[in-house]
Amino acid sequence: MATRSLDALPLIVIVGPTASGKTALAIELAKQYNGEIICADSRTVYREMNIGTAKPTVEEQSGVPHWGLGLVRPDEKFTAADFKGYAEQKMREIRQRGHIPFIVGGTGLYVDAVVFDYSFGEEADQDRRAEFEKMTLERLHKYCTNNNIKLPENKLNKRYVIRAIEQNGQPTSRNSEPISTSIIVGIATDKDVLRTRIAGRIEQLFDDGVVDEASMLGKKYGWETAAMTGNIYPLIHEYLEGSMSLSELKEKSTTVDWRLAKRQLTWLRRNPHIYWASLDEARDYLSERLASL
RNA sequence: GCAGGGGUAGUGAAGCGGUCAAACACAACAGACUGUAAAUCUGUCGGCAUAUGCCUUCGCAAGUUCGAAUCUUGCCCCCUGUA
Repeated sequence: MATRSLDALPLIVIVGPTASGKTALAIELAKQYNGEIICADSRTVYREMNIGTAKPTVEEQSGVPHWGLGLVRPDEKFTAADFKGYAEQKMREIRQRGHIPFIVGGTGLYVDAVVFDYSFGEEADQDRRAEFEKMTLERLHKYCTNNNIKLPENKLNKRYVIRAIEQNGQPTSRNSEPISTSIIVGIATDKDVLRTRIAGRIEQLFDDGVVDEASMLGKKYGWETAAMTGNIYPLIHEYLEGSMSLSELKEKSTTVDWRLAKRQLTWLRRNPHIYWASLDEARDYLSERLASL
């Protein structure tokens, strides 16, 4: 096959809030149309974090190749830039096999990094960052003025100010249009339905043994790693220390997941290139597009 | 029954005569966000109104006071101790 036709293979992008059902839909379609799935999820990249991140099991993957799962240890660093590089590599490989890449996930930044071809600034120097973290916001602002560094949009967010300093005013860029071969679908879910689904999934996680998994991870890697900051892990930590009951834990986990879903939707909403559809509509729409290739 | 503590906005919880529509936390809602993104940050949050504006609130009722969430009395609930 010529390179041109390989590039012409579409990139299917399925986004949506947590528990919207995007993963199951992607698997179904990928199976049917020779797809391979790249998970754009900042938590499932970690190994050993299976239950708590609702990582699809081998059975659930049902023969469809999945990429981006278990890439690093929970105590290792993984960034959006890492994801972008990884995903682009995988997309090439998948297309070389004549298959269709599906990017599926709830981490909007990861998805956009690929879809809008972000160019990232300089990687952070950890020692230097630690120094900046000791400073107050006020001092950081002063540092920026003194060094002629433009403050970020959200200048009250210390992390962003530090990042601006690290990038030293270097401009970053992104395309205004999604890469040409992409078909982006967002799973639109009624709020009440989504809430119910989230509560149901939390229940499932506990049945599957998240507490044991989290306990093991906490012992092995500590509770402070970036990987363990994900919503339910800190809660399980508190529970294990006896500061809340199991029912309280489940309730708070649901709340925290709901808040995640809200933030995900806020991110996605500003992308005008998303075709929003219910799960069924999305299936029909994508089937049609894929069948006509 | 007696002694003591308490009932404050969706929840928890400050306030204990004026500067109180009432701190703070959580939830809720909206938003920002390119190398931590399941992270981090911002705004709103009694009602109405674009506004330094009006209206209705601090268990219920009646008082004291120029003025009460804050003091008094009665009533209704709750918790702790004790008969």
